[in-house]
Amino acid sequence: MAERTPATKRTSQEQASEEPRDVPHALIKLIEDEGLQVGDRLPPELELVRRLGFGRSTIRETLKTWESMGVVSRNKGAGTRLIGEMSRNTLRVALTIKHEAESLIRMQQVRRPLEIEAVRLATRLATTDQRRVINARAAELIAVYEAGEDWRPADHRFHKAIHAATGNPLFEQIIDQILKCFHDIYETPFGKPHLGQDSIPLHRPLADAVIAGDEGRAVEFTERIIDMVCAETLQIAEACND
Amino acid sequence: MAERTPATKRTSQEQASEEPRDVPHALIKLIEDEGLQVGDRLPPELELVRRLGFGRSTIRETLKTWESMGVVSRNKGAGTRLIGEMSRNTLRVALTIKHEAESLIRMQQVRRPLEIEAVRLATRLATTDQRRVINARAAELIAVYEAGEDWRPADHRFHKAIHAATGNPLFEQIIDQILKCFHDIYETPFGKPHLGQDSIPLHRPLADAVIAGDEGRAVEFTERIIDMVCAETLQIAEACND
DNA sequence: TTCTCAACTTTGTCAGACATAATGTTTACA
DNA sequence: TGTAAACATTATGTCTGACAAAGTTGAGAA
Repeated sequence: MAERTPATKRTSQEQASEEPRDVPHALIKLIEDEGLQVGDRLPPELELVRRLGFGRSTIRETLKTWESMGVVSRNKGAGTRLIGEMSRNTLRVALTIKHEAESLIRMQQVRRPLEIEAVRLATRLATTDQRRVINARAAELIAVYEAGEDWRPADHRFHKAIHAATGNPLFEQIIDQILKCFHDIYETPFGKPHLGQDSIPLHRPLADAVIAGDEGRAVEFTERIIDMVCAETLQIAEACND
Repeated sequence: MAERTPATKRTSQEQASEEPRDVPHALIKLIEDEGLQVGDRLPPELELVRRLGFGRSTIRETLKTWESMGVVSRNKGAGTRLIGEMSRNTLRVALTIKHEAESLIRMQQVRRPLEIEAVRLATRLATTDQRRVINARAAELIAVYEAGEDWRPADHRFHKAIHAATGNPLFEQIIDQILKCFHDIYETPFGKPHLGQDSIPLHRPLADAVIAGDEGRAVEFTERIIDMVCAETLQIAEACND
């Protein structure tokens, strides 16, 4: 992904260890050495230039790539923050999704079994703390919903709590990426902000079932929720093909 | 992913159409206008600078990201080639997977519901032709297996035929990426080539069930196949943690 | 014809400058 | 004193120009 022999100068204190001389590895080493966690801020670019010994554009190319992979988020004035895990042994793969009305349906079709399996695992494996968090998130979601405010962030946090309880970060990653992609396509052109509105009340009994460890009911509610979203998506896609 | 107001100059011939002024869109437009196909070469960076009206580093950041997503390949002296589809309506998302023994289990855990849903959809939706292909692939797989040869390519083709029958390319894409990632981790360090060997005979009745449209039996065989692979994976991962 | 070598092309890297947006701080006013 | 506007600071976004490095191409010699 990067070149082997970029740097012409080096701080001359650590050339003994055989580290590959490319920006990604240097960045990962810095993150590990510094003990940076998800949510922490990376040093500003100019400091990275100084400390890593690469040019600014070279470092920026890597950071931009990481941003597109959802590893960091970058903002003018605010800096670069870690928003995903990135360690020495992280592999990166990419999917392509066609940007069409039909893709909306396809994405939900893929999301469906993943979300159901996530709920199944969460019901079975969640710790007491995780069940408590799920309960709190559900209460928050219902409260926001009944107040008539924008419930989508709360909805996202609720599902995230369930994904976390599976103990398998891949579920959250894949579903998150699918949803991100979905909203990229959905929100801008079609402008309908309230997809899945009617499914929100179902989240309370879903949370209860997960907390109680009732796998059958948890799966059932998840299916009903996703199917409602699927139905609405189908409707929108059909309306698009007129 | 990109900024809105980058270019200070413009060729002044096409500012009427409301195209978003960012590098990815400009590049995609160029690819479509030029009719570039997979395998073709993109214009050199300096020509892109001239034609798109962005700075070289800005364009490079996008091309580098595309390279990491497998859309283009770049080589000194040789230029940039399209190696994956990228059109106006192609979105790309990336996943990061940790390179650990435990990841092997996690990947199978995610693959499981996807593969089951894919079989379910294929059983329901496959055309006559697609059922014929599935049958042929199953016969091929069994033949290769009984001949004692390397059955993995045939296995891959068989599952691909099922994914194709779902009518949703996302299944194939995601599962393929997961498997690719899996083998990246699995083959090299652990060197066990025959994961899932015992599950091959089950593929014949699975194919029959799909072709007959028997959803219940198709799902059942899929579960048995994946669970065998999961069990073997678990065994390997545990052996690794000694 | 085939091999070698030089010239060319193209990407990789670095440096410096300014633009832009978010944040932090101070000051002025009620 | 509390709040809000104005300013200064910080950090990323972009552009330009220059050189390095590696692959490609073509001309000339054996």
